[in-house]
Amino acid sequence: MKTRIQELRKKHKISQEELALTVGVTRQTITSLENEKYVASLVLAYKIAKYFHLRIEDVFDFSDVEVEGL
Amino acid sequence: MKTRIQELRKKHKISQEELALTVGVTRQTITSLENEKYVASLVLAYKIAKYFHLRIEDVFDFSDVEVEGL
DNA sequence: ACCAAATGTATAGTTTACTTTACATTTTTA
DNA sequence: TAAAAATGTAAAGTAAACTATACATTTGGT
Repeated sequence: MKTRIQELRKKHKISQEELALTVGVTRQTITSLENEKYVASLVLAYKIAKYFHLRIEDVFDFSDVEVEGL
Repeated sequence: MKTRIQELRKKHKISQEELALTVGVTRQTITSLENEKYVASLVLAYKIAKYFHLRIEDVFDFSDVEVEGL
């Protein structure tokens, strides 16, 4: 799952640690998400999107996700 | 986490089984989501929203989710 | 009322998101 | 260029999403 987390974070000039603190996870979680080690949970995805004043779909790239029959 | 899955599913007149099949999970997963046994993963949330031609935030209710400092 | 379809529920097991700790490497800035 | 801040990485553990199977209850149509 590709994400714009790193891009958005740098645009806002905040560290992984600061983002981690405000969304309530550890720094390692943010690192892992940025490096695509795993996919964020729904709630975490929401919190991160909210932090950047965006919608989930604007932060996470679902273009590789298929839904059978559209 | 409250969801509109059941409401949307009934509006579209499809069974849990049919929804489960098209989004690629078991029927029990849909039942559990509708009865708030647990929260959908990000990818599943996306697939369900897509199925109903909606955005994630329109299917799942994040009003109880807080992000420190907005 | 009857039968079938749909839904709820339970338990045990697997996978994955996330934590904790710790250390190594890169980037920034003074 | 040296110190500090930021980032990457790794291993072991916990928690939660999801599966599989099975059975019980509810709902809907005839």
